[in-house]
Amino acid sequence: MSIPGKKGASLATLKDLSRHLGLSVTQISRALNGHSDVNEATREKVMAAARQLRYQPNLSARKLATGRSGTVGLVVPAPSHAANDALFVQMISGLSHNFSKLDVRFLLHIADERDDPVAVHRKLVDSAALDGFVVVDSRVDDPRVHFLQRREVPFVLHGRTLEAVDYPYFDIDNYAVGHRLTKHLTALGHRRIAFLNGMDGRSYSLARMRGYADALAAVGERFDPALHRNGEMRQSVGLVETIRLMENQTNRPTAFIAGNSLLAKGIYEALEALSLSIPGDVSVVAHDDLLPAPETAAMHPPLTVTEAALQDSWEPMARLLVGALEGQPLEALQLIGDIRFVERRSVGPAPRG
Amino acid sequence: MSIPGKKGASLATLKDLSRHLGLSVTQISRALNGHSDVNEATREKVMAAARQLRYQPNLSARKLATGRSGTVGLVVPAPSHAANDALFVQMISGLSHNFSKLDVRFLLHIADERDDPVAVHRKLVDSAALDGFVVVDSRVDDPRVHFLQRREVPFVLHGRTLEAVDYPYFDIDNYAVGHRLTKHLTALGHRRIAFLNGMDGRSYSLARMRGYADALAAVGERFDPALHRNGEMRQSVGLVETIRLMENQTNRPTAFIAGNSLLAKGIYEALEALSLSIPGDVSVVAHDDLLPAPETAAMHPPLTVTEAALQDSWEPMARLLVGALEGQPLEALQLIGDIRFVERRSVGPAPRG
DNA sequence: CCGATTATCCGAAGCGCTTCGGAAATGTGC
DNA sequence: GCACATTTCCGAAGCGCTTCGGATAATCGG
Repeated sequence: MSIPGKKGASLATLKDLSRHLGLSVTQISRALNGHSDVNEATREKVMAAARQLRYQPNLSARKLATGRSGTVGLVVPAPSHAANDALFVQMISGLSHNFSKLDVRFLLHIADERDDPVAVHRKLVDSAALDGFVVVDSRVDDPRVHFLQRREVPFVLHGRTLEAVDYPYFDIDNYAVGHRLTKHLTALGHRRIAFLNGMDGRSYSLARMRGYADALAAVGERFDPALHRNGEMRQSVGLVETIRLMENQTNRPTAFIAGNSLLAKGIYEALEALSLSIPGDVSVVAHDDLLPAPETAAMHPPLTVTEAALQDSWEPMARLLVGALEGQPLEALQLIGDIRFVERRSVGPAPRG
Repeated sequence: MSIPGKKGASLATLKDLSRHLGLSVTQISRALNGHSDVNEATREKVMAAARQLRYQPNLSARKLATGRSGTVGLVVPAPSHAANDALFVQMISGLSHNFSKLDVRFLLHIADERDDPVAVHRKLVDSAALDGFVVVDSRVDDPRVHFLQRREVPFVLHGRTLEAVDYPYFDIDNYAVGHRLTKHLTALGHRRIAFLNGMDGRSYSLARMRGYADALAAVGERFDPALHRNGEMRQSVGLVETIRLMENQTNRPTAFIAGNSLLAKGIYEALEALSLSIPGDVSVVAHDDLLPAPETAAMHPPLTVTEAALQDSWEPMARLLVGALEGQPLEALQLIGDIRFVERRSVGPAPRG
């Protein structure tokens, strides 16, 4: 491939523009970057010449001068299971697309399961390649967040680690999700309510569990660890956990809450296999991330859910990170997305014990 | 997020090491980069200090000095259909993972359908952010390739555009795929052989078609455009195209070749729906990329295929691109992966007309 | 008409790295 | 002991950009 270093049509630089226009490099730079002390007429000329010569600033040079490279990164493991592929694709596409709309480049690092996420971030930070990070799948006490905060590297978190936080994030009110779904069931008399929650240690799982526990407490019901399960949110998990929970003949749950629609699908499948009807024998509700499949409205019976499109996270995530890079105040960088409660046909009154 | 530009624990630079060791910056740089004119003892000391101070070269600075940033890019559209998600995830993961093993960063740009791929590449090239590109889904006359060649930007292509090419690529022998599968069928007396091929304009589709046409010609059969279809390689496409092809009562194909296993699945489904048996009434063969699903060995009947794991492309792709960046000779940068012919139970002799 | 403000502009330095050309120190042969 | 080669080191320049501080010219008030 050609002689290394010898570029074919070498790129236009500020110096080229300077020569071309008989202006100093300084003034060209200031003109292009919208500084105030440059005559409007010359700015026009500079802009025109820049377009004509196809000038693009050299990002490495700019990075060196300003400390900002215009590139952000995401470090994620590959999807653990094919069922999560769609989610992964949506996330990657959403982020890449929205960053490029903001003229920011998006660096993706698919991490090995084995290696320490903090080490990967550190390496990227130390090589000064990135201005900031997107952090997803947040943990209740997330080491990546600690690291980035300590090093004062901008980032935006998908989720939150605790209640009071001092970094940019986009999240939905997961406490409300857990609370709302539970309350909907308790209002109809349900007391033994199983909750197939998300992965252990994830902040959204914890928040939802708290909402669930508090809504139970409100009707005098104690949180029963035997009815709460953490795990991957896949259909097969919903299937086996439901069967396990229904095994117990003496004190079966009368209702299920699913962390997402895939789990709910598994619950439906299990109940069907056990010849239990929804909502006659068992009620089911779920949170729906509005992934392409499965569609909760098309299930039999249609599933009652709280819904919030995960897909809608990526635009704000990109916007918030760029805001952070631009030094916007923290208040403007913390966003909570809406959730909607959609009542359908999967819930009935608790059967009489 | 903090005062922009003011880094918390600011990174170690060559100057720091220089001060620390009482050596010139030059010598530190040469020591770290393995140049010959540095005493082994001092090199040791430098290495040790670098480790201790957690020195990481500033890639932007290096880029400015050498023209190489250690970052490569991929521009792709988002998967057009959920059926392709798995493939997409495999590709992205495989590339990212293999590049990071080679200590190269991987920039992903999910392109909008609407915007011109060449323009996107141009912008990335002009901003001097990338050393080279991975180019996938190659076309018979690929504008991206033309652009990159003209600008002398290193790249590696997945596939080939023509027979005689002068750039790095990884490909499989798609001509052989088409030829082998067809010949297997003609040897058993089949003459009316339908081919559900990949997307129009893709180089692999063309190569396979040529192999198919030549193998037909070898038994005196003319290529019949009515029996050859280009399209997306999805199950539903296989289904409808098969039904359409079998509609023609007078001159039905006695065998099908599928571009991949998804298409084959659709063919199976259609033939089953039409109450046609495999291989009694119709024979089927396919090329199998060994995607996680569907498994051609587990189909009923097990499918005769040529197989080549797409998954195995990404390691060589990464290696070849890095080789190109390092200026290795072209001969070392063109690789053709193996294909295996696996005979199973989906083919029988042509039924007597 | 003059000193002071304002609008435009520019030179030079510096970001962290590599590399060219040469300098200093060490070793070699006779 | 000297001319020479070899080994090991260093200063300075430069990659393309931003920015600080100051320069120049135009404008203004009185």
